[in-house]
Amino acid sequence: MSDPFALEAVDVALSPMERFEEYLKSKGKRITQPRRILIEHVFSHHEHFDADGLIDELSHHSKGADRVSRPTVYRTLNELVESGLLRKMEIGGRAVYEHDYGYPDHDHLYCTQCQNLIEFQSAELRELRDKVASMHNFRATSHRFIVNGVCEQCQKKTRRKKRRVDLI
Amino acid sequence: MSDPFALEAVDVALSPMERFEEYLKSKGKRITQPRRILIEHVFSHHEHFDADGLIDELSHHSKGADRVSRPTVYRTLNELVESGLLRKMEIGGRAVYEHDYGYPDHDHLYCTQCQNLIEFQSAELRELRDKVASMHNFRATSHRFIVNGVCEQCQKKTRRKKRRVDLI
DNA sequence: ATATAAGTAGCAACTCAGTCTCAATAGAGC
DNA sequence: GCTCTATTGAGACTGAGTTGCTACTTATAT
Ligand SMILES: [Mn+2]
Ligand SMILES: [Mn+2]
Ligand SMILES: [Zn+2]
Ligand SMILES: [Zn+2]
Repeated sequence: MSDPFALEAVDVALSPMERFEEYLKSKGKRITQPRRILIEHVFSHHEHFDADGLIDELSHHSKGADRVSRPTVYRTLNELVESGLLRKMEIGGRAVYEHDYGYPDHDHLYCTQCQNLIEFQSAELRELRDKVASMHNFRATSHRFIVNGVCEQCQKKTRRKKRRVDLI
Repeated sequence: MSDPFALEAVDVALSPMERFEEYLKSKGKRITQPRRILIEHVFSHHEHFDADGLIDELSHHSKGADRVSRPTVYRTLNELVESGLLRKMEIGGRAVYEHDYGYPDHDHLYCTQCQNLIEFQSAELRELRDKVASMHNFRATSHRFIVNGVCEQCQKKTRRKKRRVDLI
């Protein structure tokens, strides 16, 4: 059941919280309760998530002390991207976030049926990118590569459905 | 002054208008004046454009006969994508369109300073994509690869500015 | 050509993600 | 603790894109 393609975390000197505090100080910003709550929540596990999910978890249903408002969720997400802790990508017109700090560079296969993002690493892709960039005297700083299609499970489901229909 | 990397058009049997008419008929849809105006306008030259630009050109400033309303611009853009005439991509949270029918597959370098999109073709990229997909038993149907960075002209501009500052 | 049926255009109202304003609050440093 | 300033949260706002509705086209059949 274990995923043979799962990516391994990268060793980093500072915890995400510590890195964020460093960033905030460098900008004359303050280490506040809402920022602490949000970063704690976000870095408790690796996954792809959006602002809406965080708002649900931290703003609506959450009561009392660990509550963070909608504007603050958005503001803090921007800071986390700005500070290099999170990476942002746009999928289907909506912003999706994931860990950047402490997590290896990778790209994604996007299943258009189940909306799952499958991660993969490719050194070749990076080389190709840099080659193309240098051919155009372009100074590349980052990239987004998303392959759209249908994942293994969804292919199986579809085939099963088809077979069932064929019987009629 | 001519771009050595410029992509060449692909030969196609039907004009975009004819292909669109074919698509519309197959869907029981009608060949209306607004749809004709819009597709005529869009396929008069190859460039990257957004809904807002079209609305400006066809809805606001345009008067009388060749006017198309905002909802119809959006509706028709969706049909053009659906029919395979246009390709849609999201850049910086907004939808950008370009010719798909009669134009070769390619990807983009995106200059974050002047917002220019530079096109390039790479057979290797396609191979790499299919290789990765098959490794994950993923059925790839399309992809979006955008390299962010700074284009040649913008690098020159920045260097000039830097030099000027150094003199102070 | 005329009638008829169905799809479509345009308007205005709406949705949804994300941002902004501003008064009240809470960090940081002394 | 006191002061100064950044930040929060509520709600208003924005901008891209969509939708409900009615009047109008378009396609097709007399
Ligand atoms: Mn990922
Ligand atoms: Mn292009
Ligand atoms: Zn799937
Ligand atoms: Zn540029």
